[in-house]
Amino acid sequence: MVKSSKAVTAQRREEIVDAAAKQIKQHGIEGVRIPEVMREVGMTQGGFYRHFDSKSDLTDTALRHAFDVHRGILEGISDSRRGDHSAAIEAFVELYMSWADPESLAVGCPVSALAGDVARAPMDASVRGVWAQELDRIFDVVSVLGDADDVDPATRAEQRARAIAGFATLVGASMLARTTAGTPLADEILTATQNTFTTTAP
Amino acid sequence: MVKSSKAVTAQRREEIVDAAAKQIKQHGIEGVRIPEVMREVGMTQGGFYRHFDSKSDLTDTALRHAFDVHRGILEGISDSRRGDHSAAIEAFVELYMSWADPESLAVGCPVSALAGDVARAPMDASVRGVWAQELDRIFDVVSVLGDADDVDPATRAEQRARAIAGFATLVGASMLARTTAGTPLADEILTATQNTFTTTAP
DNA sequence: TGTACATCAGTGAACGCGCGTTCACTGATGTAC
DNA sequence: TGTACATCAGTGAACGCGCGTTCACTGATGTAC
Repeated sequence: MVKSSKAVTAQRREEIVDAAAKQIKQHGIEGVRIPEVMREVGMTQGGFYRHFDSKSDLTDTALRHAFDVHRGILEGISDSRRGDHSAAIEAFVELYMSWADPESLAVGCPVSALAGDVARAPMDASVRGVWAQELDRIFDVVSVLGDADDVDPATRAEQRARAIAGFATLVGASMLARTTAGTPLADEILTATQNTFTTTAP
Repeated sequence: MVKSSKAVTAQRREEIVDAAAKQIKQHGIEGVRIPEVMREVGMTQGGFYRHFDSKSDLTDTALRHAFDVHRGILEGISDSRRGDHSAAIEAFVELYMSWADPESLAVGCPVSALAGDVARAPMDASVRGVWAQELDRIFDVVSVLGDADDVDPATRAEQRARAIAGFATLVGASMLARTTAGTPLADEILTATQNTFTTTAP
């Protein structure tokens, strides 16, 4: 088979993006390898450029996809605790903490997996635009986690500020625990952080 | 000049480590380039292996050096506020926040610069051993920031837990601000995080 | 103190390797009639 | 509905590039006498 039908081609593209999204969270933005991605979907590297203009075209797309998947998880939490913001936040914190080991890189949050890479990306790199937009959407989703539709603007603004600060803590703690996995420090970090969440809650 | 004296050679080694420490924080653990490091100290890449066994020998050494420098800064804060833990912590938070932009990568904290890389390093990579040891020392220093010598063990343990949780927040916020530099999100992240530090303080 | 010689820091070219990307080619797909 | 042909997804080999590392060589340094 040398040329595939349009349906098969579109599906192949999805598979490439899926594979790249897994690799980008596991190995970083620069760590994605086109030959490896193509091998994973059963193709040769030459075919890559029928689907994407360049490697950064792929990594931008893969990053968006990773955020889409992650937002889907958050919205699942939100839907199942509708009407109880605190409970939804609590469930989110618990889930996030469960990803605080290196084995969860590929399944966990793209923010903790890739913040270090984006932080050092050139200011004019396209990944920064994608990232800022997606992170803003994540903050929005976390802000209203479990909320019903009738939250007033003042509360919403306050919740957003709290969501951002709390999210930063989760990202930091999760990353530090990953760096120290297998040592006593990892547990110490998670325990110390957990306590700030449980004691800060009203 | 083909062979240098022992004194010159030792100084050259220091220069190489200095240059690598700057590069490792700027470009990441994998982002250090031996030809670039050697060019920066005015040598050719061939001479590198008279000083180090391998690239990871250099990056481990450079990481240790970066932590040494950072600890020196923290101890400076500690000494100048001896006897006032809260004031020292406050000064530390302020300093840390001042590094929350991509331009400060090379001068700022090695933890926020490199946590993402170490998180995905193989479990048997030597960098993990260096990192865990150095991070533990940082936690120790931050725990007793500004303390006099006579802090009782219970208070010390409590301070360490608070230091770790607070440090995780600073790392997360600093990294997220760096990823969104030049967008309104960066300020939003820093402001939201600052507030948790000022309102949490007793 | 002088001399002969071994050591070894540094040079510069070369190596193999994996990468991102290109390209001539193939042949099934999809379209025009 | 059938046929002729243009399109284009995918192959597989090739490209230039920068990397980490090696190596033969140089000649000043440091040491033994």
